[in-house]
Amino acid sequence: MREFMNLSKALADANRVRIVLALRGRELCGCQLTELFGLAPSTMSKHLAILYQARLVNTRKNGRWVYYSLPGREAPAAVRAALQWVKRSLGADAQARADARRLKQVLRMDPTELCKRQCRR
Amino acid sequence: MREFMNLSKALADANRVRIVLALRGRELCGCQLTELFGLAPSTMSKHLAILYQARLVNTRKNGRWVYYSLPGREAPAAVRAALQWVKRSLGADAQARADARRLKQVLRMDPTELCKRQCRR
DNA sequence: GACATTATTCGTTATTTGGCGAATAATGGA
DNA sequence: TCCATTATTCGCCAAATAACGAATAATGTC
Repeated sequence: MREFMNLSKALADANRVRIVLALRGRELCGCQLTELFGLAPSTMSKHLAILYQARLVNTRKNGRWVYYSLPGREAPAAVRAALQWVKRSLGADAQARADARRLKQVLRMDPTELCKRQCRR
Repeated sequence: MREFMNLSKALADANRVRIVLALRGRELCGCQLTELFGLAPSTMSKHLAILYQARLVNTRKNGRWVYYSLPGREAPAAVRAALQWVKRSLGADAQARADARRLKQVLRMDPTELCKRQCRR
């Protein structure tokens, strides 16, 4: 029950659900996610920590960057079931589509440009 | 997205998840659920309203009683997916089993006896 | 070593949430 | 009609949550 509640609470926030959807099929580093959703870095970090604690995302550290991705077959059954629920329910969601479009722009950005945007805040 | 968030927020509380699990295969009236979980009637009413708003439970009014049950095939796909997620993840959950045992006692209670217990609070 | 960049932790604030009791409906029986 | 019972609504309080900025770590570059 505790594990399930960790999952359901992690998915009870729209920003965290959007993060999960943005990670479909690719990994993204924290600064890209921060840029994508326009949140403060500290806020994004907290959301990612909650998702990580629920095992809904994996992390891979590479230099200064931490890359986040969705777990695959190796994940516990409960986690896989939760991710399936999200993907199936929101596969064609309008918000998710808009995020995907915006993500394309973010991915095209020069790292330096991205940094500048962060520093503006 | 809004509909999904209604569902995930409704399932982000342990008491509401337990209510859903208790309703597997039967309908229960509000006072039985109140007795089962030992919550104040007003608290239970609020939980049930949240579940109802998310379409996770149906209601049937009969005299003074309101009976709650899980929707079946007629429910929207998102609702069915959410219920499946709960049932599959927690089908054998320890807390759910304990609730089921306690529910047997509640169902054996005389309605009058049940009332007395309520009035004690 | 000094600096820039990414990420996290901490402290604060505003909002949401869950809980209760009192008051109010609504219904059925004496 | 009066009362008991079930359920809901309302107001209140405490706890949890989401957000931010400032401070701190960690890492790579000059």
